[in-house]
Amino acid sequence: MDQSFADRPRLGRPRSQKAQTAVLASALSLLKKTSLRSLTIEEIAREAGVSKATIYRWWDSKIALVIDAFLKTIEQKTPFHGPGKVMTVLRRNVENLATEYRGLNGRIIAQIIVEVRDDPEALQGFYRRFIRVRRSAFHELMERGRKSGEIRTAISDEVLSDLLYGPIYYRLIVQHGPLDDRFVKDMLHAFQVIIEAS
Amino acid sequence: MDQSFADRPRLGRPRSQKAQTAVLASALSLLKKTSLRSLTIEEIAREAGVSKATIYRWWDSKIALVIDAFLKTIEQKTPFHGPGKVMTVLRRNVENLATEYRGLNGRIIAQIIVEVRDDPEALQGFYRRFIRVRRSAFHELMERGRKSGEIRTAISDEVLSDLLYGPIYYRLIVQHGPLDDRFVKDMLHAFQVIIEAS
Amino acid sequence: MDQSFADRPRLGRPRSQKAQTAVLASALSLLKKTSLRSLTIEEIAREAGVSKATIYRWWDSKIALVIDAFLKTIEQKTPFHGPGKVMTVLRRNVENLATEYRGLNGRIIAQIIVEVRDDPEALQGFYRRFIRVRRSAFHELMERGRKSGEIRTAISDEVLSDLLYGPIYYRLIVQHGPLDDRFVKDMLHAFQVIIEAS
Amino acid sequence: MDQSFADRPRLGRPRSQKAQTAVLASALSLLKKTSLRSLTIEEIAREAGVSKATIYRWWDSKIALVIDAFLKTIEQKTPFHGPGKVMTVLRRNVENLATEYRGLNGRIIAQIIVEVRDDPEALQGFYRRFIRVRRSAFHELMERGRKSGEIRTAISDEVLSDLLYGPIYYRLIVQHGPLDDRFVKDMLHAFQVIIEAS
DNA sequence: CAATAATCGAGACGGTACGTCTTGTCTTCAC
DNA sequence: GTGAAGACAAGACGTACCGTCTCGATTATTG
Repeated sequence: MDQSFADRPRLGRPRSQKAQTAVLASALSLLKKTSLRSLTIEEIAREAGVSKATIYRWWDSKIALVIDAFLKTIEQKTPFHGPGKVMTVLRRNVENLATEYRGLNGRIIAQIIVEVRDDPEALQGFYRRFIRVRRSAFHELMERGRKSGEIRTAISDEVLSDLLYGPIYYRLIVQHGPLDDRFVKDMLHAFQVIIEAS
Repeated sequence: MDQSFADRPRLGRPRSQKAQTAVLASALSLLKKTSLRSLTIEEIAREAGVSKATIYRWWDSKIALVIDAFLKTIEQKTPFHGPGKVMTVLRRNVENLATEYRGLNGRIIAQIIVEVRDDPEALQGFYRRFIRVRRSAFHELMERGRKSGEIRTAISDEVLSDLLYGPIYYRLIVQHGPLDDRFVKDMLHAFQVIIEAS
Repeated sequence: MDQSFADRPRLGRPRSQKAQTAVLASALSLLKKTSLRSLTIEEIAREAGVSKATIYRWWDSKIALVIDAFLKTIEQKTPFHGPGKVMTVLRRNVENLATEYRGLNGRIIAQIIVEVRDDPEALQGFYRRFIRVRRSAFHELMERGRKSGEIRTAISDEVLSDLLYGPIYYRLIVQHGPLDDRFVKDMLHAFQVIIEAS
Repeated sequence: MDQSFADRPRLGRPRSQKAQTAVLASALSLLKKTSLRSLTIEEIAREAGVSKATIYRWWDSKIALVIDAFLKTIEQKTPFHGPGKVMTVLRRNVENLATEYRGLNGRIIAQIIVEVRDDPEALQGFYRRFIRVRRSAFHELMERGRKSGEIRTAISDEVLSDLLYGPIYYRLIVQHGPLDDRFVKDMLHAFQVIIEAS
């Protein structure tokens, strides 16, 4: 989506908020029924009562549109905040993540990750808007843990993040095992062992 | 590829080995230039000097063909064997894997994993021929480690496998960080901490 | 249409005669309802139950297809034959032409002429298959008339042809006056005056 | 163009003469480069620095705009006046016409005629402003010829006009032969034969 | 050694989505 | 009340692949 939307020059007919909303809603709604692969711009346009040109005017590609639609619905959920011990916050975060990813949103995010792979521009956008935000929140939490003495390992936050979330995304995408409570519990246990090791 | 190739009835003109080889070779060769997404059956057929019908006769889909082509080149490598301590074997395996995945094969395997996601049949085939083989070899190695006392953790082999390989595949697919020596070293260190914890 | 249809190499699936016929029929049928301008390839394909690709495979453009369709229906009417005096043959020919052009076919031919104007390729095809055929028949008739003494003018056949048919096409296209019997009669009379003048 | 321009109510912002002029100029200028068919309103607007809405406000269609633009440049030429014998005036007129039509203006007028065909409104406008004017001047000249005895034929002026100009427009539009001196000479000769025949 | 049967290549087929383009209308702000 | 700027719905454009099909030509095994 065009990022300079707000500060765009005021000339001409203003962008239709209705059309934009309808497009994003249609995209999400169709994603519930079909895969990202078989989702077509044509069908989104049809469903939204919008012309294809309007979609192409504001989004470069199907994947850009879907990232937009998906993140609009997920961005507000701020999972890294809250008081208490670091492991408590992390436990809640990972449990929520697993719950979320077991359902429809897991299917969608997995498809986005997969799709974004060979589209450098989309990958960039996805990283900026999704990955980076989460990593930076994770980083702050780790800082807190180091100060409080909960985290004693010398392993960098970058790698710690991959250690905790890597296995989850691995299962999400490759689907060789479930994202169930047992798995989450084991993962968190292993993570705790790691951060407490000097 | 049709698995009953060997015990197929002998009636009619026999399948052309040449055509099959040419198709697999063309697929691999094209994968070096383009992404799996933009690889088309039509182009493979053109490049291989083979008709589309011939391809469709022997493979269900583009992804089935590519899995076939890719695994043919990678199956012989048996990475989990060798004497010595479990961590030594694992270290060698993970280092080899990371080296391999930093290059062309990483690109291909990542694309296959991603593509296979919403094609249950292909997912099944990929799991049987790739994932399961590796997991079972990993399992044997863990058994050895438990007997020798190297591995003391109660965490199941399934989860251990995800703990070790999950972060690697995570970076391979999402591409938010490099698969470099530093990363591998940290991963292995963390893994050792886990398996040694009672 | 591809002119080497008959002597095309025999490889591959043979061209579907049914599809070709359906396309031409649909084109003609739609031309009865709409103008050539608002006739679309898409609608022809839909009506004929044929894919757009099939149409584009065999015809370069809408106008090439329409010329093909129109001439298929009009080519058999060979108006320049017959015994008797030259003026008698011509009279019959011009009367038939005017009758024809007063109706649907006049509308179509006028549109073709108009459309063909800035498409050199189509113009070429139209000239070869329509204009040239008629001019050559006209030329033969004039030869006969000169031998029999009916035609005494020194004006070339080329110009004579334009003198006779020019006014008809002029009215057909510009539509400033009707192609009625009175007009035809006057035209023929004038033509007779010209050819008899030494 | 709106004919009540002069006596339009004076309310509101006055119509921009500049915009109108720019539109007509752009249309003519573009017609020199492209065909009328591929000329688009959008391009005219762009070239003229005018919005599409402004064009649609003042002209019904592309063809109305082009007729306006073209006739503005050609209307002043009054070709049927002058003293002397009728055939002399006609000869000069036809020669001028042929010269004119061999060039850019011929290309434009042919395209207009052809385009105007299935647009009754445009046809009407074109007829009133172009055809009728010429025909009425031709009619006056014929009257003079009949009085002076130069014209003895009983053929109506309407038909005479088509006899003389039909072949020229025929060649102009169908382009099967050149509008060269030889052709003009032959045409005039034939015409003379006709008008002198009782 | 002919008949049978499955293969091969070539390439046409109906279908569908692509991303672009033009049309004519509409909406806002500036003059 | 015009004007430009430009967004909008509609829908055709010509292209590219899809997966299926129909052909004539091959190439083995079977009877």
